Amino acid sequence: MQPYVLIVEDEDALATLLEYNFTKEGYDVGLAGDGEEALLLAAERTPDIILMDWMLPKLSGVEACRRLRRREETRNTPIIMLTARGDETDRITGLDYGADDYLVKPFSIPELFARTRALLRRSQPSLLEDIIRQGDIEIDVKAFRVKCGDTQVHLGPTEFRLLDHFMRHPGRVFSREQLLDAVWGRDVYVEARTVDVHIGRLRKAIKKTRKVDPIRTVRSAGYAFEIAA
Amino acid sequence: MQPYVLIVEDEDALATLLEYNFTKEGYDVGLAGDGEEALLLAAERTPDIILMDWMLPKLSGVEACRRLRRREETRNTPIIMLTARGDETDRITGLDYGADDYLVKPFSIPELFARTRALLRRSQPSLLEDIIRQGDIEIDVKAFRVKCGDTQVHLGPTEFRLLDHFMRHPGRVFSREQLLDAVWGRDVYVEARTVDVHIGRLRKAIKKTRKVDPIRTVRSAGYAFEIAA
DNA sequence: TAGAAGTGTCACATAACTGTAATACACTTG
DNA sequence: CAAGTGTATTACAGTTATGTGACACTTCTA
Repeated sequence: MQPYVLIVEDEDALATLLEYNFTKEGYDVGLAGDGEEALLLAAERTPDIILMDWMLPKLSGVEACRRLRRREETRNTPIIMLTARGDETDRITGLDYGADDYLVKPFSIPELFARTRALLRRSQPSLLEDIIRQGDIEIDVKAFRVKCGDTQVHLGPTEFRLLDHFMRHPGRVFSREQLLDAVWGRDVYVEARTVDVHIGRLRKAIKKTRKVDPIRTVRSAGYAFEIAA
Repeated sequence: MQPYVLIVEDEDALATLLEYNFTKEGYDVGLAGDGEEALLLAAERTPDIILMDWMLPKLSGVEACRRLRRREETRNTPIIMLTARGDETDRITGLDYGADDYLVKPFSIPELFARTRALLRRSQPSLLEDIIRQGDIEIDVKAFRVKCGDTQVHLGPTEFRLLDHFMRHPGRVFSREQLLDAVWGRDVYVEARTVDVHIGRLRKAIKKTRKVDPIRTVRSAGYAFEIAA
């Protein structure tokens, strides 16, 4: 749904400033105060992008960077380094150790946004799309609308998020647990069977204007979204 | 209609910064990295205004300027030169070769906006028209007037700003928090539910002369303005 | 300065959505 | 085909979000 940005910054004032701005811009924000915490948080939920301070307590930004690159899940996660010094040496070191971009403090928030978007566009274009289309089904995330062909379809919030998630990963099979994580949220306790019910509701809503069901049930595995070929 | 601004700037950071700000301000933005690209883009779609860096690869700003002036479509298009040097010589040369204004880097974004608006007002006043129309609803921002069809509608200040905001972003869903930010102001502490009340008041005022409600409630997300399709 | 207009909150009614459990159905396998 | 396992569907009760009128308070306006 929303891009998840992990902000690793030990300076409190800057951290809250960033958190405020990114939240407002529509990102999910995770905050870590040092390198170790960053690794933990990143393991818990893989970020879509990481902003990392160069100087960090416990584990420097560069080192954290290196370790993130060693992990499968974060190997290709874009990282932007925030550095106080501006000299060429740092730049090269930072980019060498796996950062994708860097910004020298003090930087402007709009510029940070611009770079963030640029990197996200490269790594996960679908996260920035406002309109996602699969076959004749189309959702507009900003407007919260769903269309099947030319007909508007009304969905409840959960069904909307569910469809959104499916359409961003067409063809892939998700277990009920994965769907709960992605659509309901990590720390929500809900029966796995509840997913079935919402899948049913989503199907029913779509069926009104579309004959073929785009959701495939994979017995004993989960569900997948696919437009019939 | 949004004004189309062509930004010609080879320095990436500045280019993204400008793109970001102009887009946010409601302009259509075209980006060119050098003089040649600028000429191509300008030929493709005639800009309403051009921001051009003085120093450019391939084709200097001054030269690009001259060539633009030779073309019929861009003969009267306002051009703002962005220059790093501030000396009188450059200024005169720049203006001689057809720039309408110039700014010395570093400049402030608001000032750039001000000059842009000034030039646009001179060349294409209609683009800055303070009348916004969506379907049969029309508001005159300067005069604080709202019309539904031919009937005047009276709105309180808050409802007016609310409608203004909605009509500038038709179709898009805004959360209560976003609306508070945009309509009430950043540092005003007001209950989120107060938005509901004002939405209600706005609806009631519009309903007097219009049967269909142009404001869509999106449960658990916020409100959106849209003229029924 | 009185009256009008506008503002922000609250309380309550209502509508929309959720999660669960029960039941019916489908598929697999021996 | 019968048992066993997994999924679809339905009904429902609980929960949450929204619509609205009332009201006290502030800010204009004549």
